[in-house]
Amino acid sequence: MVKPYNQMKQLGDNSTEEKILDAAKEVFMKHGLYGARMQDIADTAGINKALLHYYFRNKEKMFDKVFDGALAKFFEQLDVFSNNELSVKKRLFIYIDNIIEFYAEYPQMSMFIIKEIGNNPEIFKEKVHVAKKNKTLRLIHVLEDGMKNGEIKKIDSAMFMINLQSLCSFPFLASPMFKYSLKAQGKDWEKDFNSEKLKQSVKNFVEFTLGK
Amino acid sequence: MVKPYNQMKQLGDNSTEEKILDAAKEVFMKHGLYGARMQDIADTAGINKALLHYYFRNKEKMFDKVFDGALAKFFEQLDVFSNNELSVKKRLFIYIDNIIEFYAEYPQMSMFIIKEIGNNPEIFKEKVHVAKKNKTLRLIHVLEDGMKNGEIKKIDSAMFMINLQSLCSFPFLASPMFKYSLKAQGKDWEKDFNSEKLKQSVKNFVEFTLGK
DNA sequence: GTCTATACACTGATAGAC
DNA sequence: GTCTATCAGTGTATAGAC
Repeated sequence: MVKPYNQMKQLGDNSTEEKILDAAKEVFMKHGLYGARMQDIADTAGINKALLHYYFRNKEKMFDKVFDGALAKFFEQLDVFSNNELSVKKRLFIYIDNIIEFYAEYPQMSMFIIKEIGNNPEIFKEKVHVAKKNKTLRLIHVLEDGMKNGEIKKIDSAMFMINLQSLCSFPFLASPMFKYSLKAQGKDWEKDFNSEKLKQSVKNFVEFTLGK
Repeated sequence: MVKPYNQMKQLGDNSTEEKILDAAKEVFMKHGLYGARMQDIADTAGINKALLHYYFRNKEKMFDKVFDGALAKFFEQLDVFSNNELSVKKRLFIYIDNIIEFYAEYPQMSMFIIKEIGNNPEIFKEKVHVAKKNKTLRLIHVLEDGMKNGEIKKIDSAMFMINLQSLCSFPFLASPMFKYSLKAQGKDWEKDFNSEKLKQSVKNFVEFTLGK
């Protein structure tokens, strides 16, 4: 605070706390709570290990901060379904655009969330409960209303949701695998895959499944 | 070997080595090489920690055994594409049946493989190279041949493969998440999802995408 | 606020009795 | 082959100087 100069640090606008959180996000997403190392986080943030404990008492509290942030952003994407002025399909298209851009920015987020949910179901249960209260996340209810008033075809709404999530998140999650398996078949991931192509592909799936 | 009795062990037909490998598979799949604990593996196998080192020198060698087995089973599913006597679509349908049954049995396998590939790209590169040599994995080439002779519609083969993999593996990988997000919306994962439903759903996608 | 030094628990690995 | 005991290395966390 009282430092008159700013040597050795390239990012003067980032506070130490923010740098730590960014580093923690990166490392926790890669290795999870269990596998992440405090030294790794400190190195990534470019600061000392002891400072981690100064800002966030201990490892678990630091992890909670990161996990809460990730989960909040994840649920935020579902807000669009509360907008009853748009058609069901329009809302789905907006959701597809948003969630794919979200995953493009945080490719490991879905794996991170899935993994930590699997390790700690009780914690997630409670957090979902809060998110549900505040945001009324209801993809499935929107679909079922749309089926009742004939706006879309009659489908298995749960399976549709599962398919939709699969198409949108898996490519980012599995990119290291696709990179190599495409290369082995004479294709190039960086060339053959991008977010816009994926968006179009998922929208085709929606059009086909829900009807014109 | 010279033990005349078999107290305390419920599975007499399983050798210690197999019990360790089963336990190791379970723990490594959950936590990865990094996060897995030898004590955890020993407890799961119901034996002592020292025995792990007796059978498999060290942690990494044990992990390699598990990872190699997983990868081999994974690539095995691609064999069907080498059978040129079947139509493209028939081969795809068989693949879908097989890979979904495979994931149903090893739900965490795809996450395990993806994660470890991400952590150790060089190792995977080499293993894929071997698998490629022995098994001629060519989903994409099969598709492109089918397009040339008019058997299927002209499509983006790389994106099709990505979509297909997404639909088949993500539901198993993300089941902890789906379990809670479905429950929050008044649905029940155990009731609304099963392998047969998923197979049909993916086949519908294939029919739609490749044409009748 | 940030660092160094260090306490203390845990983890992978080995030695040696049986 | 399987166990107990134990070591060296690493990990989280804290104390204290600046």
